[in-house]
Amino acid sequence: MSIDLQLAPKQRRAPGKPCCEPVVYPDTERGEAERMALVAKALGDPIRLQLVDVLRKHAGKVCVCELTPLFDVEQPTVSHHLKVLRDAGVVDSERRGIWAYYYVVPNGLKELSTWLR
Amino acid sequence: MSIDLQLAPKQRRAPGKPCCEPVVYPDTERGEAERMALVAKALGDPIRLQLVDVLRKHAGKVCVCELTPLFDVEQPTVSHHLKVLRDAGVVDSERRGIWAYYYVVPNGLKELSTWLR
DNA sequence: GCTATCGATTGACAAACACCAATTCAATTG
DNA sequence: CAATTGAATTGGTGTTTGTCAATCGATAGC
Repeated sequence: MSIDLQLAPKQRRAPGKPCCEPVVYPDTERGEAERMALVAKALGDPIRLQLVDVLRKHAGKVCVCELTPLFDVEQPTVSHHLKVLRDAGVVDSERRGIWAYYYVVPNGLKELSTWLR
Repeated sequence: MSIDLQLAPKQRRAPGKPCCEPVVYPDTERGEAERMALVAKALGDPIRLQLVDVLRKHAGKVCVCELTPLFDVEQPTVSHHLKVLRDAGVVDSERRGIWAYYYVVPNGLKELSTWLR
């Protein structure tokens, strides 16, 4: 993160001149912002946020068959939301026979959480 | 938040029976999830996340004309992103003459931040 | 009043998204 | 093997999103 920026006191400049000097863009931190935005985006849906909430409350692993009936959407939709969360590194899953168990990845939310203070 | 959920140990049930008892869905917390998801969604874009980052680092108010050159998009796009953040209650703005100054709303990120622990 | 500038708004477009019905895959039981 | 079940995938649809060019409203200086 950290974008450098000098906060010049604003005042009318000569016509033709731009209002402020162009500030160099440090894309060093672009990757960090993109990672955190990906996680935030994954949490940016009420169902996904509640899925994560349930998984976090139960420190163990939770069967998809227990998650599905919690929401007013069909099973493929829940499966889709879980995939989004998995792709964002927030949760992961494990198969046990016929069932799939999901759990929160230990540090999946850490970077964003820390940034948010 | 808090979705109640009994974690029954999984085992094969008789054919024809569903895998688990239907769990009542407590939509009491639906609003909370929707509010937080809205904020998370607003942070779910790298540019918006960096906009918030810049505004947070400078505790004061920052002119749009200083924010725009920081990103590789045109002015209307930055304006659009700022509107998304304002609609989510994350930032607010104030006009001073020709300029618009943006700042982070004190508790705009609090609920999500707390939930993320 | 005329002109230039900051920033918001509008309209358009392609890409991404949420959702479902239908299907497929994997594993388990009879 | 055949039937059944949990969960992922596919294909489709309607909606939302990110972006820009063009325009507009407001303010300030000439």
